[in-house]
Amino acid sequence: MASLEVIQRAAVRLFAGRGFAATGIRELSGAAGLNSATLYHYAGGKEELLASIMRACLQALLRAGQQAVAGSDDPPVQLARLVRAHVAMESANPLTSRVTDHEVRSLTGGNRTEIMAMRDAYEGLFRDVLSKGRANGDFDIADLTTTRLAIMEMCNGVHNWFNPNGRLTRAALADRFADLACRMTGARAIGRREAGRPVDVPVLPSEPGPEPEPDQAEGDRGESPAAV
Amino acid sequence: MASLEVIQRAAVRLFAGRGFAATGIRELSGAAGLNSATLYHYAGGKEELLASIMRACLQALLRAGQQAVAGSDDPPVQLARLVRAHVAMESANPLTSRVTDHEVRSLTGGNRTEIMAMRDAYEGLFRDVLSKGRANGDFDIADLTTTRLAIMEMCNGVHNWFNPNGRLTRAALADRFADLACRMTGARAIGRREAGRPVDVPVLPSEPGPEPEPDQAEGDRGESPAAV
Amino acid sequence: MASLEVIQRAAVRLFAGRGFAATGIRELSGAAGLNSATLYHYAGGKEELLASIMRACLQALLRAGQQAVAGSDDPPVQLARLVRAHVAMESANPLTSRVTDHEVRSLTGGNRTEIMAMRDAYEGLFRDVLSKGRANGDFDIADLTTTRLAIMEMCNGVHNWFNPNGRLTRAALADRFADLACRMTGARAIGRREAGRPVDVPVLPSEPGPEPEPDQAEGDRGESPAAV
Amino acid sequence: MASLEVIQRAAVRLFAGRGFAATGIRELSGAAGLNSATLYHYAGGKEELLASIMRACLQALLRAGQQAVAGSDDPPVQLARLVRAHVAMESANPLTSRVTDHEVRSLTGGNRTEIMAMRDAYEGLFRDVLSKGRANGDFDIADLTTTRLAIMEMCNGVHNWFNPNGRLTRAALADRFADLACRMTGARAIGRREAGRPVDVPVLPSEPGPEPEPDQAEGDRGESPAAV
DNA sequence: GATGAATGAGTCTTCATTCAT
DNA sequence: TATGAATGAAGACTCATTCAT
Repeated sequence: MASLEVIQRAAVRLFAGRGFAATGIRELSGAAGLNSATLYHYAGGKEELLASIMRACLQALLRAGQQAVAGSDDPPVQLARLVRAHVAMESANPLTSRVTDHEVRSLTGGNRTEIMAMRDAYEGLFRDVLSKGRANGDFDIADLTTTRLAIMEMCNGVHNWFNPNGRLTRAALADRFADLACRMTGARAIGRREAGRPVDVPVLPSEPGPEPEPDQAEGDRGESPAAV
Repeated sequence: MASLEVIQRAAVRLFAGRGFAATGIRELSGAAGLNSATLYHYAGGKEELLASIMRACLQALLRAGQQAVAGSDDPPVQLARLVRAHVAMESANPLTSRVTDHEVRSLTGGNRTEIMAMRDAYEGLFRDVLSKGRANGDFDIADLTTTRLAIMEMCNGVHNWFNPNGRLTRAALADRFADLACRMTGARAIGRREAGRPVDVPVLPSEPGPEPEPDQAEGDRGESPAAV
Repeated sequence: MASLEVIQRAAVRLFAGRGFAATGIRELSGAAGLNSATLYHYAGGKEELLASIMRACLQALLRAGQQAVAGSDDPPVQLARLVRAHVAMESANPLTSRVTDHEVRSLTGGNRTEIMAMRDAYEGLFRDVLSKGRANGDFDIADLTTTRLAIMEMCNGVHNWFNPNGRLTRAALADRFADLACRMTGARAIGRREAGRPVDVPVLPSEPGPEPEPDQAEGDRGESPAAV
Repeated sequence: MASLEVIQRAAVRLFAGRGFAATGIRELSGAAGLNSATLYHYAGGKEELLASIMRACLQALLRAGQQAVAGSDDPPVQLARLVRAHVAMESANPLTSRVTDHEVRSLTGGNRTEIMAMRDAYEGLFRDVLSKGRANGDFDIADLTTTRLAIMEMCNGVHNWFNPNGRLTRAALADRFADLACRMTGARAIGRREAGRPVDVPVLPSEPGPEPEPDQAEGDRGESPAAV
């Protein structure tokens, strides 16, 4: 209920919809039920607001990625867990993810540097896993960079079309993407069982969502809130 | 050298860099070396300018996609050709493609409807090929929609990172992506030979590119202008 | 001293002088001693500003007209009182009246509809009085509509030439016009005595006037602030 | 069919509708079916165009007024003829009259001086007639200026409401106004017979009118094109 | 005679932000 | 903590006009 979170929620909804540059500070404060000057008190300005949202998103993503990788030493398993975690983040926070992915260019100076560094660190996780797995012979990859980028863009795409009330559950979606990633790398299929307990992924305070649904990535059998 | 093309080129460069909303009409006309009123004379306004760019891009993409599909009756071959054509378009027109992909939300009214319809028609090509190939037994696909979206996002990602002066040629890139798509669908690999003569893909008049390089998708041996 | 009134005053002066369309928002805010953005804060925009001025003017006019009619049941007396009230309004607020009379065409949508409805309601007062008086035999009128329009245009004309520092007082002017209206309708002359206490007419907050002179329609002996 | 007249016709229609300042040169040339540069060739610019329209209108009005006055030495007859002529001009050229009456303020420099001088000359006709008639004892007028202005505003009002397809013919309208003017001045009634042959009044080339109807002020018995 | 191109100055309006209260 | 007031700069767009063709 804290004001900053109310603001962030409104901001994410609007930034995801119209884009950062096309969103006015008055629309924003209006949507949050505040005076525009009050917004400055809590959020410190339009760009600071964006940066705080992206920072939190990337922190959570990075943390989830690190946990995913830490759960195993086997590159195929690591990759499957990494992809599952990423899809879980995207599907739990589609709007925040979209903003984080699209609006790096709207940051300036230190904010931009900082955010890009986090993004690069996250990408490093994929690079390392793929690289090690190819060296191991676990993966059959013609070009490392191309494959890494293809996998990442595929995963990032989720926030463009994911519908929390859609046909597939978030867990099923993660299954599908893990499988695709294994195929792309020529790895053996890593099923949900072999991947182990999924990484814990938060619903960010900035994510508007009708109801702040608890993470359901684990143990759900596909009957209820569906995706795609 | 026609004025409209000069304007479109400047527009694509700026729209791709800062986004449509963050680009001022004065920056735009300045970059095109024109008075801002002259820009209106030729381009009819900011949104009209964007729409004309996107329209041309999607027309070319749709045409390329239709040619790709028309070249064979075999779904795996069709898919490989479709992906190759898409990657060719993206790599020949990375900035225009980025704008076309990102700025649908900046359109209003009839422009938006029109552009979305073209985009949907293009997506239909992928849907049809995947669907037929799965029915045929050519593809091993768990969920059609997810796979289709994954492939398309992966391909669309190219405009986010492709560097015309990079390591891989555009043709090599197309090879890599065709292979990835085959793997994702569980199809047999369709090499460059089997895919046949690649679809002709234009460098759009709106694409700024350092040099308006002729299309090299075919018959290139990978040594010169490199990608990624 | 409230800012909106300062703005309205400047607006009326300029709109009356150059017309609404020919008056720039920068001239306007300059004349009011404000930044142009501040003008929007208070007045909500150029057309809204115009509408607020006209609304207030027509409200006062309508109210004065209703009081005039309510003061008697005798059509000649009602007409004389109506004309006196109208002339009083015009002479107390010549600039505001001019704007209100001339700029209906500059309004759009709901503002226009609203203002036209008020103007029609006011005209109805004249129509009813003339119609009843003719039926009574109090008036000798060949064509009702023509006579009504002639009287109203004659009265509206006051704002085109009235000079608060001129030769005639506002009260004397009202005498003259009441007499003319009686003649035009073939009614017996209704002197100031028979017409009774004149209707109270405000100097509108939008009226610039050198000095915000109190209404002197009653009991003035003609020596001081003169008209025409 | 001459181009200048086509332009003037379009201009009068637009100026009467939206006002001079609110009418763009491109709307104007568009309505005339010309390129905007061509308009400059024929009309010499926006203000020149307005001035030429007003000049012609005031010339015709002045000429008609002079003829009216010249037709008799009897002030009541002169007044009746003057009013008839004025109403005839207004009803034959309502749009041009409106423009001429409203847009003096849009002129600058020499154009303004010239037009105002013509208007003043025309007003002088009324002033002289009223003044002489009052000295004669033909008129019963309390205040010369007031009465003159009232009569003139009443007559000018015609262009605000006259409808060529309305209920009254133009001749009947002239009758009504002549009668009203006689009443206002306390003169004996001057019927159509006594007033004699009405002054010839042109339909100006600038007047748009559905059909360039010939002047019907004389001898028409009210059956066909009706007014008010 | 007629026009497309071109422009500098202008249009109204909204921007993100600050600050006194 | 919260906000109405205030603003300089910028937003997209239109203006009347000129001129080479």
